[in-house]
Amino acid sequence: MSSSRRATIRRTPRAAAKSKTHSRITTAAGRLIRKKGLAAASVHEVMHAAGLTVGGFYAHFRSKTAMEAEVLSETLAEARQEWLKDIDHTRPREWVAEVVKRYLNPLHRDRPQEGCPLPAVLSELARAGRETRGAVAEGFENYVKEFSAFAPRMEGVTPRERALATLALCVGGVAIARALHGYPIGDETLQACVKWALPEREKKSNPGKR
Amino acid sequence: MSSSRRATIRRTPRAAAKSKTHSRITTAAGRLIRKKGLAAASVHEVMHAAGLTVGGFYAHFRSKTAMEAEVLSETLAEARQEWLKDIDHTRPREWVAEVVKRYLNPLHRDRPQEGCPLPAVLSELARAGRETRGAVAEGFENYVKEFSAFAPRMEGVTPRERALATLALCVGGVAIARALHGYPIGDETLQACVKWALPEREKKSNPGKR
DNA sequence: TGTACATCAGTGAACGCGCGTTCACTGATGTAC
DNA sequence: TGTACATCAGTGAACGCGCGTTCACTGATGTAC
Repeated sequence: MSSSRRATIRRTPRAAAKSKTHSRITTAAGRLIRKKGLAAASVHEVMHAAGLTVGGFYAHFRSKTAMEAEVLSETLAEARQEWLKDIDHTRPREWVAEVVKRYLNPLHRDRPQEGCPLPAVLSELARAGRETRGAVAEGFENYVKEFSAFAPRMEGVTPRERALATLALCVGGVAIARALHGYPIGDETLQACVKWALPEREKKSNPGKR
Repeated sequence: MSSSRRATIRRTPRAAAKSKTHSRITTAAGRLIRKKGLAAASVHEVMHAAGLTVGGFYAHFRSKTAMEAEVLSETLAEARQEWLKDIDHTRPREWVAEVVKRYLNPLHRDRPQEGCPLPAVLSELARAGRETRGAVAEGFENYVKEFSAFAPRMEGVTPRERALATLALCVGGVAIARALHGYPIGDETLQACVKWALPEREKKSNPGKR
């Protein structure tokens, strides 16, 4: 009894090694899921990408679904950090312009495996289970909170409303741009979304032609 | 020779029956694809839903992929007609408000099988082939053309830009609302998107508080 | 410290299953004379 | 108009394949004394 208690408190080398393996799996899964979607990222392929064989998977996850939820939660948090880092908070108008341009970007479109997981799995989520959807709801809420904390104030729209709408626009824009990649209308969509996300553009730069 | 020519010119009862069967299949497939996505709508299930057995499928389509392209093209056109019908074109501001509210609607969110196919298959399209993506590019272009023809003019944004951004916002908003259905933030997103799609709201009704 | 036993992370073959596609067939419809 | 043959829409069993999951195993690490 006393020995088993000690074992659970003190982190053994073996447990540390397992935890390293665990994050090797979630990292590989994160990239595959964002590249191929939830359904197409198979357990076999994920484990192979992590340098392991398939049988070991269930020492780390209850099921494929449980892994998906964990990975989405993780990649949402990582992508949010990466997305919003190193932008000057003190100038809200420039902040939101930079944020929107980073997301609605050809580079983000072309590298799904390193970006936000939402455009990559969006339509699969509607059919996903409670666990997966819950993880996404939480991750999305965190996006919204951070965005609405720093976005510039506007008349007639609350910061939270602006955050929700801007995120929907960003996610939809990137997803459509990926679907229509190779057609000019895909690039057009990306650019039009940036413009539409930044109504402040008027009041400063262009004196309004036409 | 002369008889075979006659046969191809005159539409025989048999050919008419086959064509009826064909649209029974595409109708069933359209509903299943919008409900479950491209991958999950299996040939077996589609044929069963059309009251047929699986073997006959390949008398109607070269492959499952070919069927997907045809069905997406068809459902995009149908959904566009349904979406935009019976709205007064002569008052652009009210027209766009009605269009946006119809799309970003809880009813549309809750009945994917009868609505626009884009939110239902969006993230699968990025991984789809030339044929499927081409059908979607064309269908999306038709949405954009019709929208930009009737939308109210704005300073600093072309009608086409407005159409592209508004459609991305609508598609993204419905897809997120479906993903987060059951969480309050899903409904919030739907409402915030309507507001963001209608910047004219200011200039008429609310005199702007705060 | 040294030895004997217990644990458990990871292996890889095997399972049952549903997938897209093929194919020999059936029987109603169409054609030739 | 009536008969004999051809066509072909639709049937349903079968194919090879990859899926998620299970399980007996191996061998390095951890524990007890």
